[in-house]
Amino acid sequence: MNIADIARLAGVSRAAVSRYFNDGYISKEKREAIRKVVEETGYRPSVQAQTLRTKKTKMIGVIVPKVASASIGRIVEGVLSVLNESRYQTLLAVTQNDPKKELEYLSAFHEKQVDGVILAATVLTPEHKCLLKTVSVPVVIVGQQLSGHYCVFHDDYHATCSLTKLFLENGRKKLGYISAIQQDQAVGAERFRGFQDAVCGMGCEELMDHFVTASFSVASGYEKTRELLERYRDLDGIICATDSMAAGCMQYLRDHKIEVPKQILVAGHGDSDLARVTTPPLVTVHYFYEKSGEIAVKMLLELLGQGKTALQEVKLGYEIVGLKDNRGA
Amino acid sequence: MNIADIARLAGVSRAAVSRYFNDGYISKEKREAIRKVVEETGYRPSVQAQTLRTKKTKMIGVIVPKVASASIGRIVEGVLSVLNESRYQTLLAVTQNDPKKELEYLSAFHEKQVDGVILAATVLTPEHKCLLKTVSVPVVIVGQQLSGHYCVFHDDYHATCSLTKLFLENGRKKLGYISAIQQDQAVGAERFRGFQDAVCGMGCEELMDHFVTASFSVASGYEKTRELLERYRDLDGIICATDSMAAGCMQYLRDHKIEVPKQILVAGHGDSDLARVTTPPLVTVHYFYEKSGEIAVKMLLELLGQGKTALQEVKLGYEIVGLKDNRGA
DNA sequence: ATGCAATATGAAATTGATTTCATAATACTA
DNA sequence: TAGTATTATGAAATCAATTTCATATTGCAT
Repeated sequence: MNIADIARLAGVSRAAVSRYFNDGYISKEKREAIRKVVEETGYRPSVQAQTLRTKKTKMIGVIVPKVASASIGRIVEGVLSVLNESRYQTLLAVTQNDPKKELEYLSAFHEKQVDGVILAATVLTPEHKCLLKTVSVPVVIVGQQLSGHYCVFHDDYHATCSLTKLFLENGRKKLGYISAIQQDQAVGAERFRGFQDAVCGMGCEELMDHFVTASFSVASGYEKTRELLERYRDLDGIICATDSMAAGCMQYLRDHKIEVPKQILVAGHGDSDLARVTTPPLVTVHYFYEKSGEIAVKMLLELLGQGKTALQEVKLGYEIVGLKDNRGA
Repeated sequence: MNIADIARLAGVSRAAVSRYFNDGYISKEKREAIRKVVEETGYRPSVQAQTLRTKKTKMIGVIVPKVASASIGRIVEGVLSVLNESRYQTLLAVTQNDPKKELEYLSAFHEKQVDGVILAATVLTPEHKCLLKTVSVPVVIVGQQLSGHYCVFHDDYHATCSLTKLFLENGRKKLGYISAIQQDQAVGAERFRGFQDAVCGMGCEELMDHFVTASFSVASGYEKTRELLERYRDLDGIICATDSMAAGCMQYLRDHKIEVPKQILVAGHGDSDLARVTTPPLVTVHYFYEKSGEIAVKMLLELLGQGKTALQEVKLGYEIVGLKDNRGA
């Protein structure tokens, strides 16, 4: 069943049938005749033929580092909830945290087949920036700020800053920090910078190098807590860049009979389920992950609709969970 | 840049260029001439034109109930790891646990644009089965058994059966069960049947109705634990259909100063991060989620390659974590 | 020298839509 | 009554590939 068959059955030209589906000039009678034939046959225009002719694939490429992660999962959930309601479909690529794959997919997507891209990057190398300039379809970056590009991100810096100050104001003066890799701008660099600026701002410069770097897992949080405590004894507070690390930290402290929060207070970031099921629950930071995914897609759809709109860089707030926060988000 | 341009530059026909990319008859000299032009121009054939002509989209549809869930996230991770290495791309649809949307996507995918489908269903209604019969592309179901269809699933029944027997053998004779909805064949019905058969097999028929039903969240696990304990006092063991529920259960017990495992031993299913960070860690069941995703895709790719192969229904084993299991998986 | 298979080649048809262009029919203005 | 808009219409070109078919060339056996 193709457009020619429908045209023949309805006694009109192929162009008329095309117009029927695309709101062109068409008389009442022909419209009705076509409607009837379409109804009877259950005809649907071929997406591939439309794509070939119009150069619009009606697909959005979504590039994420992984999917079995609480924060990214929630971003993807937000992205898809909006995309589901639109006329676009979702092409998903997982990079397994490999920046090379990120570039690969970005150019693969752009060369061929998507109308726009949502990029949940972790690391933004110079090559990324270079490639982003050459990509011919709109790209919205989520989770990282990149000046000069459409992006939706979280206020990682001020979140960790507030969190650290709250720890200090709470009388925790001997803090340690478990960081993510610095290449990850948001989770690694920004949060750590928040920690450093907060301790400096409160006159505790000696804490600036009280940190170790872990990877994104519970097990790594466990190991790095050991390392942190071996290097800096007598800590009374540990702030971790993610909830997974913080959960690993809690495990270590439990195994070594260190009381939480009496001896050491522990915080993470992300407000994941993990944070709520440890004993005691973690202090953590809530970010609006689903929301950021939704906003990113809406931004992209707008770009696809009316073409260029004003450049937007959206920063979302945060909420500290489990400790009273006396400064605003 | 299209195939005609390349043909002209290389001094051959369009057919020759097409053969160059598709391993047809072609002489050394022409092959070399084309290779050179392709190299210089960076020409890539248009996917949409190929699709229109060949009716192969090189895309696999993946339908999942949600993505921000530990178990499903891991399945998707497995699915994508294999798909990434293949020449297929991934079209993702999230149904938000709405069986109607599941049907919608299934027929949308089949009508238009994918070469095959991976379906991570939760509920398989008669309509599902009916639609699955009519779908013209191969479908592999993951996470649920459906006789007569390609599927990869977990041995939920025997897992919960073993787990329950271990509880009983451990001297926990007053068990309660927190179930998922029965419509979810694997997580709801099968696991609960495992529980019931185990208690019956061990002569504890009175436990058969010691259960409540929760939804898939920590909060629901918390609430339903209250309900379970109000209804059946003096329990010494609680088995939950998922780790999230079990984590909620642990929270409730902690809040009500009930000692775990001294007074009540708690188990979940899924071997998620959650299970390892509670105090004490949950007893749980490890399923091979990534593996099931990988196998499902491999099966699908095989179907797409050599056409019909023998029907396969693959059941994967399990491992009990946190309690010694003296029977095989 | 002839016949036959194997290897190469390109012209043209095909896939299924959209879109341009020319033109027909009608309504409205001067 | 002629001249101009406006509304409808379909023929044909276009998008960018694959594939069929007819044919050309070569090698080899008879």
